Amino acid sequence: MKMQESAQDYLESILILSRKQDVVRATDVCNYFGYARATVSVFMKQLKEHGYVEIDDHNHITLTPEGLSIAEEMYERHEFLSALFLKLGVSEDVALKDACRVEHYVSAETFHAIKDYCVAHGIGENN
Amino acid sequence: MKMQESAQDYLESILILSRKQDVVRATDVCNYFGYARATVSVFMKQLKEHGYVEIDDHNHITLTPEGLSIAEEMYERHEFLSALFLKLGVSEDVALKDACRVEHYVSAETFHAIKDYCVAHGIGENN
DNA sequence: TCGCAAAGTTAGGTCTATCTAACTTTGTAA
DNA sequence: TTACAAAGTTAGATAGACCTAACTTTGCGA
Repeated sequence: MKMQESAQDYLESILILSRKQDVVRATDVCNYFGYARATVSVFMKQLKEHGYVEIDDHNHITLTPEGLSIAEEMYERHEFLSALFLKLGVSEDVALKDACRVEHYVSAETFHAIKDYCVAHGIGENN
Repeated sequence: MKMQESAQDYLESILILSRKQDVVRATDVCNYFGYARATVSVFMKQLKEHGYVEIDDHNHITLTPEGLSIAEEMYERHEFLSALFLKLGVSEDVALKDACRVEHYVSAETFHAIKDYCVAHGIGENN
């Protein structure tokens, strides 16, 4: 599995769900995205095979350290970019949607350059 | 055909090529992307069927007004974003690669918000 | 002007990520 | 404790975007 947009999205969704509830199951991920159960079932099996998640005998999904690291990276980008877009005057709907997509296509280098600029200019946190 | 990343890329490439040379043929697009002739041939037929390009009896490809408008939008984003990333200190390789991908995933609203900010703060043009 | 190389097309294949339908497993409420 | 609904799995289909192989068409140089 190449680590693509979709895998990153699944991992991020597991992180987000795990912060809202005790356990995360495939059906929660289905609801989160609106995907069919079969789609998530198959994808989870692949994520497990590649060492990004673990699934216990109650079908509770947890992120491995590797999966967690990717999920956290995506989540940080998501939070940061959506906050930035909002600051720039973008409407909430659009800011969230764009952040959700752009987060996968910015390299670490560019993301950090943007962040550094914002920190230096006090954008995205205090003012 | 949903107007997706790939179609936008093809249209943008035709615009870029048409500014560098007299005529644009499928083979030029092949070289531009490194795609197989068959791939481009099939895709051009679809672009033609959907009214984004015209192909004359010498196989010269031109953009229709609709195709041109998409191509110009993508091109503007590409130029603007890559210049912005460079200004922020991103290396040239990465800035170009990221601009190339991000340009497809930013809505018009967000793009213009970013541009407005940059104009207001003199980023990306003069300093 | 004709032969060959370049360009274009067609057919069929792959991979990713989705779907529906039909099935099995799990867990809980009566 | 069992029956039913929720959850999960499997199989097979679809769509987009790429590929190679094999074929046809075009156009240029000798």
